[in-house]
Amino acid sequence: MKLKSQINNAIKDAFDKAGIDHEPMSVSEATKPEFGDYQFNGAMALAKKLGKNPREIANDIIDHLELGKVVTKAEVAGPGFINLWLNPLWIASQCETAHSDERLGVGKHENPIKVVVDYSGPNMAKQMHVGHLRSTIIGDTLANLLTFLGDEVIRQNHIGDWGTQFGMLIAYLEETGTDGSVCLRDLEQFYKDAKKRFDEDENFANKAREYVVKIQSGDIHCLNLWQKFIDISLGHCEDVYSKLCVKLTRDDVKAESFYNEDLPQVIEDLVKQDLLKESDGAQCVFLEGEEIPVIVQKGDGGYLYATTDLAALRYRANVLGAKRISYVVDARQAGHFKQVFKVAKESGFVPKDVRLEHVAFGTMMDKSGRPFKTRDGGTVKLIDLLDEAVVKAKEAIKERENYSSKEIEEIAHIVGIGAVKYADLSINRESNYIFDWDKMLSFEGNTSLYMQYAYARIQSIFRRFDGKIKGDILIGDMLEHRLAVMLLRFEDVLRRAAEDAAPNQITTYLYELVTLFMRFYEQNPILKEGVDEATKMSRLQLADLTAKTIKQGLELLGIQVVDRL
RNA sequence: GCACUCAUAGCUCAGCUGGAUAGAGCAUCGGUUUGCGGUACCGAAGGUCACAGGUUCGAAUCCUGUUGGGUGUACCA
Repeated sequence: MKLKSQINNAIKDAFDKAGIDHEPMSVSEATKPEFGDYQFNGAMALAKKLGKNPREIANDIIDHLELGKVVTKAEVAGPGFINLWLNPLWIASQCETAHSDERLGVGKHENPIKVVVDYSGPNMAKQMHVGHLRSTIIGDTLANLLTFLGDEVIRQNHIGDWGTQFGMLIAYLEETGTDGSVCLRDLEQFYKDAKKRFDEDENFANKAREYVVKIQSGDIHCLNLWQKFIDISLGHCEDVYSKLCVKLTRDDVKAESFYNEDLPQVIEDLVKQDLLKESDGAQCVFLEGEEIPVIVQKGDGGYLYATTDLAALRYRANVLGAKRISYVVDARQAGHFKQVFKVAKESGFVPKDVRLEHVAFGTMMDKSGRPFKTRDGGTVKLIDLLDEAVVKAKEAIKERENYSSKEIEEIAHIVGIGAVKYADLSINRESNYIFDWDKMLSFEGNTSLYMQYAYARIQSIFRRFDGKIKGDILIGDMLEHRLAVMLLRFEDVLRRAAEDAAPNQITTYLYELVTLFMRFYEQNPILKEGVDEATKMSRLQLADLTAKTIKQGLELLGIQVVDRL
């Protein structure tokens, strides 16, 4: 449920009744439990406009505030804060509603839109490396989240399948004469070998360049080889996606080469708009206030990154009909996107009302704060990192229970991958992120393990209980009250996280929820002797709703839970 | 050089449209237990929010400048 807007409605109502002709600002969560559940700080802001003192205004609002159903108590504090307490009976009934609902009471957008989320985008010439991790999981989370909230999400995996390097690879494929599937098993090595030949042998390099031309001119033999290469390489990516529990499939692939045919048209249309200028032999768009132009066609006639992106943008806006297009790409490309978005809007390729956003993220660093590399300075393959995560997870959990060997494989996978993803998603995406195995695989603090542990602990309550839950939710003490309010905040949190494309808002919420639940559970026994039936039933429901919220929250992040841990 | 971005506790990070005494976790120190899963919970200590101005009733948050780090800077993607 949209908790905040319910309270805002009450305030708005009081404004109207008090004759205050202003749109009230939104309430916010109370900063401390002593200050109630929510607070309204708008009285101070209005003081100057209305020429009254803020406490007077606050009192005026309170006098006209309808107390009872939703808000049960309101107090003016300090210079003019209004502290609001929610009605425990109402909270309880709302939790019951959420508990009986598959979606936990989370509504869908009233006006759903089509959203394109562009993420992952691996290069087909190489294996996926750690540099692809953040884009892949942040993008997947955003896609999951918007889908859950009712938007029509179109995932787009803009794979790099075109360019000079493919000429090199195909030339090497020809030269070695080996069957593609064998020699491509280790794509990374194959690329390195080909690159070495390219750098060392002039004849080979020329041949590689010839192949580029051949592919581009549609030579059947070369295209077949190229296609085979892409298929195998994409297969590698799919292994990673499946291991990562990311929902990208082949249907979501819309490769760079898909836009090839449209590129001349892009140039032509820019000419029609009178946006193009030649500069040093290249075709450029000069934007106002920008130091450097956007080059859309090279001196030799070739097209660039920007050209393809323009083609992709207009395809997404006009053919797919997206109203929001989100690029989940490294922050270093901020300049590029700023310019390309500008050109897209100015040229009319993308209508003005379409929201174009660069969902930027920082670089992954090692524990000492340097860019994440292998010992010898190479890039870390993503698949190796994920395998290591599973091995480490096994180490972390093996002492806990008597797992069968099959169980431990499954659980270690869920725990290990979850740890890697959660650690990444739980920090503000824009800052650089320090990758630390020990921290992410800890049961303590804001980690996936702590969440999964809390979830498993609640499941164990239900294994012991083994009955049927009935009766009402009763809010008895302060911690129950706070837990219930926290549970009801779920939708507000998801909506804001979706709006800001900020997964860490979800993890922060989950961590607060779990912490609160642990405290509640410590203090409020459920199955112990002496707990009366009605209280037990009520607390079981709160526990169950908590578990379901954890599960749903983690699911949006692409992280699974286990019943035993 | 110019542009963008960041700077919060020893470390890793929260901090939403400006709001009350700036919050967590780790690490440190102390406490809770015949334990519904103690890898839990409670508490203590720890901050000039880089620095200096400004706007405001009110600034970690907005503006300007300074310092320090990162990134980008026309025919790669």
